[in-house]
Amino acid sequence: MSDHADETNAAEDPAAAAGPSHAEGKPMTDLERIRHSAAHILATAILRIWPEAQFAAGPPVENGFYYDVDLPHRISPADFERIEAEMKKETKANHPFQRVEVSRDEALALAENGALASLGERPGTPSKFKLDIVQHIPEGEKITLYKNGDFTDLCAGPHVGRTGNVGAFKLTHVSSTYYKNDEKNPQLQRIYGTAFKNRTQLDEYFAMLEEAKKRDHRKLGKELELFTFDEDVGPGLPLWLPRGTAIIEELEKLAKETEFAAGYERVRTPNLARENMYLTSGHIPLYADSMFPPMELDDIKEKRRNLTKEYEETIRQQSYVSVWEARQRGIREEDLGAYVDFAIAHEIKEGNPPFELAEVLKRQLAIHKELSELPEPERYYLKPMNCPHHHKLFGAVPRSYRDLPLRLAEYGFCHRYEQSGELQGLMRVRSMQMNDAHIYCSEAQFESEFNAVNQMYLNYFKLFGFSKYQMRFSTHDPAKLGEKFVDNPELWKKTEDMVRDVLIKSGIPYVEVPNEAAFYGPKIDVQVWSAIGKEFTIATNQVDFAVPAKFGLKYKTRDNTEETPLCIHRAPLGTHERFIGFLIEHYAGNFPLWLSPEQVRVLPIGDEEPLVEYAQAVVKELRAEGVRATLDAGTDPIKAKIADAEKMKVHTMLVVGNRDLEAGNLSVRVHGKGNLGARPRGEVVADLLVSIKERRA
RNA sequence: GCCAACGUAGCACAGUGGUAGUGCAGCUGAUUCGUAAUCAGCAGGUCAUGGGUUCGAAUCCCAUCGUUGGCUCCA
Repeated sequence: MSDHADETNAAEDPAAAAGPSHAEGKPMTDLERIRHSAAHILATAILRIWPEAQFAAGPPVENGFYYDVDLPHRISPADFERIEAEMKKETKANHPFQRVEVSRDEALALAENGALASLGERPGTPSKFKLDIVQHIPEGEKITLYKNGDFTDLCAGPHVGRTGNVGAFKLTHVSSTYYKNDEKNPQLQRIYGTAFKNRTQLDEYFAMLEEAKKRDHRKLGKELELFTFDEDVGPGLPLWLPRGTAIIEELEKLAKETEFAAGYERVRTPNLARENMYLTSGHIPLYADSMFPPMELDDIKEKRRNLTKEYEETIRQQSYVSVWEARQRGIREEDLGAYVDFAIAHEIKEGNPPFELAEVLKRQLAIHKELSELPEPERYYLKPMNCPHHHKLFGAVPRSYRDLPLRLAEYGFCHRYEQSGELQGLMRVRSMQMNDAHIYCSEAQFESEFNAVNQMYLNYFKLFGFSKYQMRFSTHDPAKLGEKFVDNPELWKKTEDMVRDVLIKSGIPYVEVPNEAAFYGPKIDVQVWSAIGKEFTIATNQVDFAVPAKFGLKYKTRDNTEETPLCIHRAPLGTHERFIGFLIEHYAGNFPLWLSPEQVRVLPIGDEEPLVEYAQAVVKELRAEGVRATLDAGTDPIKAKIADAEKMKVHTMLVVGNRDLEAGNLSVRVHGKGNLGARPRGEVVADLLVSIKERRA
């Protein structure tokens, strides 16, 4: 079943091809077999409750399985208990999974009789999706059914031996999907669940999910007062609180230092630009769906509106006059419409309209002329990317090969109109600050520039301790040239070959995915995995062979000819929004000292004057060195002050009591490590400064 | 954008047709303390918004906005 479905999908749908491994002919793992079998058991259970259910595909997926079902009843989590009880009966019964090979005709006949993904024949109601799937199985390929108890499904398998081998399962959520992911197809309910060999593993999985919830950047962001969203500001538009801003500024400092050392130059550009620039860049034809609608500067808006209204009025009058005219000529009522359309066209053509109509038409013509002569309103768009602005900067000064590679860097603010359903905390937002830079270089320089960028990623990953990452090399789909990708097949091929060569030579592990390139060229997305196994595309590195030419960018070569530069778009730290979202989950909010929003909090034991003065002096000294240090001068007992600081995950707490005051010490307590004991003030301060400077983990 | 669920004080939650509650945070006062929570008092809500049903709505219905989980899309 699902496997056939996936195979038919795979040819036209890259997402399916990139999906579960079995779709690419790799054998299923044991766990995948269990989950795939659980999908059949789910279908069995649903059919016992709703015999009219029609099933489409039910593969194992990363954390479980699903089955897509068409059913008038809307399944909700409230139904899960009932369905699970039926599933339990099926696993208790411990039916064998029987594989049956059938001919194409037999499979078609069964599907026609409604006997596929079914508990038996359902005369008059064919198994419509299974029928479609059978019809798409390539000629010559074996067609198999799998049966468990009364349930028979079209399925390539494999399965576990008996239903009882699915040791533990649980339904998790319902969502919707289109059959074969195509919105022209019927919408199906997708029932998700997970399954394991035994109860212990299932419990462990849910315990892991609970842990993951505690690390969720949305939860921690709220608790640690890093950022907030506000309905009045708008969805997907994060507001950075001071603590979150501290992290942003540390990252910018890191990027600026790194890029400066690597020969980048910093630039600044505004957040919007005129329509014309985005027509040139190709954003409006190819990327407009992801852009905020334009702002129109229109000082003759009133005039335009009035003229338009008047124009519409003449159209009404015109048909009114024509109808009157037609009646005069005795045209039958039912033919009026056709006559009027014809007559107007004819009489205008003949240059001989009746007087009243002539007047109306004359006026209409005049208004039309006036309208068309009005200047178009000026349109400004919020920038979705920094590249066009940077191209303008490249073009602002005559360039020679001596200027290349020219690396223009900017932490630019970009705005993209992401679909409302896509927004997710900081991970998908509509306003983002990008660690952007554009490297303009010659073809000969491409390889070394590209490798230098890759090296920069790897250094960052080491600094943050990202151990699991992968490069995704995204290429274009020739079928979508001119629609999703700039229409220049030769350059696509040339550039993609060039990038592939460099990737292979550099030895960095990568996977290639078709149809996911940027509209202007192939790209390499860098995927990283958080400590709890969540995967994100965090950084990107794209080659642009198209847009510099559209902007007419040129440089003088050594032999005094003109060349168009290549452009590498790169953002190793991605956007602040997603990167910090990821860091929050990666560190579970326990940031290393250098990134910590509140690096040091000094906690006097009590509020006696000399103690507080000592504490204040320590804070002042640290702040003078740029350390984010604060003082808790309240009257709470020290235990309460510590609890407060620990709750906010303050990195280092410096407890000062009379003992410390007398000895000139600071008692150091580090979040997550507890009390580390008292040491001389100077030593403690020096250590803090070194740790921050070296960005120690 | 589509499907579904959800929206009660700053936060976490209780309240399913009959007077809006609890804990933490906040404020005020007392407490002067050595490594994760001292005590007491006070204040805080148009129950997301707008309509409807009802004698009566946080509770039932509709719409809108937002959030969450998926689909599609992406840094």
